[in-house]
Amino acid sequence: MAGSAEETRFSLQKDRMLKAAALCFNRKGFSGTSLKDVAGHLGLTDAALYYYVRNKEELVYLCYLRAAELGKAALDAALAQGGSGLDRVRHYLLLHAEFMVGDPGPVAIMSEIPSLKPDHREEILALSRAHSARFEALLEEGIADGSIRPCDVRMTGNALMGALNWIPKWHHGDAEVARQVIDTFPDILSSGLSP
Amino acid sequence: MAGSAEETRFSLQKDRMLKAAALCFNRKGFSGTSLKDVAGHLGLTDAALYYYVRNKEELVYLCYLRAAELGKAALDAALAQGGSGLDRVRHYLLLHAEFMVGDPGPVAIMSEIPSLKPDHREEILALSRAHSARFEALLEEGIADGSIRPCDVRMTGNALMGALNWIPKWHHGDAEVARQVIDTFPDILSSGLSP
DNA sequence: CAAAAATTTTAATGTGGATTAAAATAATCG
DNA sequence: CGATTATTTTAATCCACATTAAAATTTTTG
Repeated sequence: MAGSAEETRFSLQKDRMLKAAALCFNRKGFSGTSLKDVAGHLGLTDAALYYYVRNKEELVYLCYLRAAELGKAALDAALAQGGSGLDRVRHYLLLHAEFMVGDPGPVAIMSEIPSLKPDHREEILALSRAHSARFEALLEEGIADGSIRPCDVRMTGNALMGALNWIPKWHHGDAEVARQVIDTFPDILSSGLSP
Repeated sequence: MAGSAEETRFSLQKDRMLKAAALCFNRKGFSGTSLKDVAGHLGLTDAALYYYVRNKEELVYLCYLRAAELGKAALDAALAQGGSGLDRVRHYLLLHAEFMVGDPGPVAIMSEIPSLKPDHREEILALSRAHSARFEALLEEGIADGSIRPCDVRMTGNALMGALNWIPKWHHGDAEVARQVIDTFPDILSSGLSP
């Protein structure tokens, strides 16, 4: 139904682990969270995590990979949807806001890329750059079709992504707030784009 | 001229230290940066930092305090300026963007408040809350005077602050980019506020 | 220049936390 | 059930860092 691979016990536990890790990392940063912290959320011992992951670095890496996949999925869906450029931007903002506060659970903020091993870092950076580029291209489409006012798409993209990425800093799982985010964010962020 | 207290050698070095620390913390997080990292930027030994600060926690605390002061100063200046609510919001966004990328040097992102000691945490949180409240009040003034369209001021404030706070994640001191930020951000962020 | 104050370094200490290997427990399967 | 496989724990090891005290150096001052 929902997830990536088969629903084996292993992959289910691994998913739980990634969510717990994302929560901890968002709260206290990469170096600030111990494996004990993460394991505690799962009722396990720190050493048990090594059954699922080679080391701590791989844990962040997987969190970031998951975040990148969710972001890409949201953008894919928005692009597939059709409509004007602005329509699709709005749809993307909605989907992104939804998974930031919703069911997929804590999504890791990619704020500590320097902590990754060089090869992992390159991979995540490449995904991140590709995502930005696609989003900026979408903005340009909107400008071309007249639904979005001319603007610096790089800076506009940075501003919107920043607003979204910061959400976990003040949203702590409250369902009421989650609804507000979904209700208001797409509007707030896109209303400045109209010509 | 510029700074806080007298220009004694001590306070000058301490300022340099706080900027170096902010840079490191922004890059690698609180726990991720060692005192050796910070000291390295100053051509000093890690132990030397203890001459200026009681411990590592106080170092972040002072960084956050400095960030809060800069933010407050920007808001004060913007409020003093007069004009419609929207005008003052725009002015605040400009001032905030300016010090994020400009001369005051690296400003610490307040993203690891949990790392602070309880009393320091409360103090910083109080400052942060007060700042948000003042900004939201300004938004409400703008709504009242008709310069800003009705909106959820809490969420709007969160969105704008997020966009600003995220700047250090992708701005790494390039002067050209800095100019772009100052030129475009106030516009991008405020253009959605008009009725 | 000499003495006093300010600043920095050297050298030690201690602890938390990542990591590993071997042992123990739980789950699955014939 | 008994055996094989999957999962978790216990018990070490190791190291990077924060922190401290004492010594050395630099700066200031009279």
